[in-house]
Parts: sequence; C-alpha cells; structure tokens
Amino acid sequence: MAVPTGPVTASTDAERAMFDFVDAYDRAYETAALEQGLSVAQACVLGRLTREIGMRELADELGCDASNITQIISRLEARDLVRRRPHPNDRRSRQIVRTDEGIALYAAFEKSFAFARSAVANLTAHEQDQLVTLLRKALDGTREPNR
Amino acid sequence: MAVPTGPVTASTDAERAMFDFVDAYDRAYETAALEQGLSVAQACVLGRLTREIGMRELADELGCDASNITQIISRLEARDLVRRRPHPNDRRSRQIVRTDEGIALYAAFEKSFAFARSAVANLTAHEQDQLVTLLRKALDGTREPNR
DNA sequence: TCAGATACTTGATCCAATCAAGCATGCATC
DNA sequence: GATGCATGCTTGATTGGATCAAGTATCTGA
Repeated sequence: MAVPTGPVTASTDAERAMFDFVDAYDRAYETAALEQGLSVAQACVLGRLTREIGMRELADELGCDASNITQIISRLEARDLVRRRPHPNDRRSRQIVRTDEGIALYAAFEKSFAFARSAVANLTAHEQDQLVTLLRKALDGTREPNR
Repeated sequence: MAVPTGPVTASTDAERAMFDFVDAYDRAYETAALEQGLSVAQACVLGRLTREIGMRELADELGCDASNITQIISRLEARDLVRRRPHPNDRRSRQIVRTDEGIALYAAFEKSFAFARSAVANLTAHEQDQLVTLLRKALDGTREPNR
C-alpha cells in the first residue's frame, strides 16, 4: 500500500477533513485496483479508454511522458486488456482500444471502487448539491492566489 | 507527474466534484514535494516525523512494509534530513528524528503546499463548517455498506 | 525534395512497494 | 541462565511507474 498523501500537520478542522477524505479516496482506489490485479496507473489508464485514443493524446490527458504510456499500455496489452491498432490516416500513430476482457475488468474495478458511490449515497440530494458547491468553491480558491 | 487517481466515469455531479478535488489535491501535493526535491513518499514520511518514532511504528502508521521505510529513511538520511539514533531501552530499535535541515525543508514544503490553505481560505467560516460536516458524513457512508 | 515536427519506442536510471531471508536483540519460560 | 520464539530492522531481489535521452518512421509545409 502506498504511503498516504499527507497529512500535513493540519491546522484547521477543514484541512484535516479534506486530508482524511482524500486519503480515504486514494486508498479505496488503490484497493479496488489491486482487487482486479491492476496497479493504480493501469486502472487509471484503462478508465480513460472509453473511446479510441492515441498514445500521445492519452499522455497529454494524463500529464505524463509518452514513454510512460508506452510501458503501461504494453503491460495491459500483454494481458489482452487493450489492443493497439493502426490509425486510419496517420501511420505513425496507434489507436488504443479496450478488448472485451478489458471492458469487463474495468467494470469489475468500478464495482469494487464503491467509495464515491457510497459517499454520495450517504448524503441527501440537497447535501450533495451543497458538497458540489463547496468543493468547487474550495477548488477555485486554489487556482489564482499564488499567481 | 503521476497518473491521476480516476476518473471513474463519474455518474453524478457529486462524484465528479469529489474526483476533481482529490485529483487537484494529489497533484498539488506532488508538485510541492518536487519543488523541494522530495518524492511524494519522502515528503509524507518527513511530515510524520514531528516526534521521535521507530521504524516499525512508522511503517504501521503508513500501512506499508518496514523495508519500504528502511529505504525511504536511508535516502532522507543520505541527504541529512533525518537521523537514526539508538532507542534508549531497546537496542533493536532505531528512533528517527529530523535534523534542522529536515525541519526547514519540510517547512518549505508546507509553504509550497498551499492547496489546503488556499482552498479553506476561499470559504467563509460557516462554509468551512458545512464542508467538514459533509465530508465526514460522506466518509461515514464509505465505512460499513460493503460489510 | 527536403527540413523540421510529430508519434511512438527503446534503453537507462531512479524510486517505491513487496517479499523472502537474515541478524541482533528482547522476552518468557523452563 | 539456557532455549525458543517474537520483534525491529536490514538486505537483496523483483516488479512497476516516472523521467530523460536517443532513435525510427512518418507526416507536413515550404
């Protein structure tokens, strides 16, 4: 199990609550991935493949190096969870698609990763709206202040 | 930059907001660590060393193998950020403490990791309370339902 | 046609995580 | 106080992720 993100010595209840939540989310994600024999990175990549997509595009979306994608996709391909196929117009490029197995495995992963669903389910509709509003506002606070 | 935790194909606004928040938090943490020349795991471990603590205890707190801690601490020690010293009563055990450098570097990390502070700062006191309540309630929802 | 950009791969390096094995020390019991 | 087991930590091996530099094939625009 990976080491947790934080805790910073949380100086307020709000910071502590945020950390606890993030930590629980991350751990749940990792646990669900492991249950399906996937690493976090593999689960994440598999989750992005809802449409045909090139390696470059995938790397950009995930904000990482293309060679990182190459190796992750290679491991998934070795397990027949994804396939690389030629791009129709650009022979440099490869389109990645999930196989049926890949789709099934990812569905199993989502089922395992009950965290977000369970969390939401414990809130009333109104509370959900409130949470969305607050999280977005909190996030907004992190965008400019350091510029 | 590490691949993001998620997104699961978020089926509700609330799930999406949670993911976005967690992802932003994790990325901010990683960025702040990198700015100080630390890995995420190293920053995390350094953050735990607010008191003298043994390797075993640290491994238990972080939920990982003791040998994992050994190597992380060794790297930190090689940079003079922490020191291992003998346990007064148990000669098997080592107490880890931060050096002054380690303390200073971690302070710099916390300064870099403005995420939680900025997020909180954008909320009124009442909103902060609401957020804490909602996050805790959401977290509670993830505890039993699968048992 | 040619120069430079782009898409991907390969190989190297570093780090984190995990496992098995090993060493020294502590502890309980005989 | 000797024996056997538990505990705390380290070492070595292996796997995987992230990053970087370099290389190949292909595309694009001048």
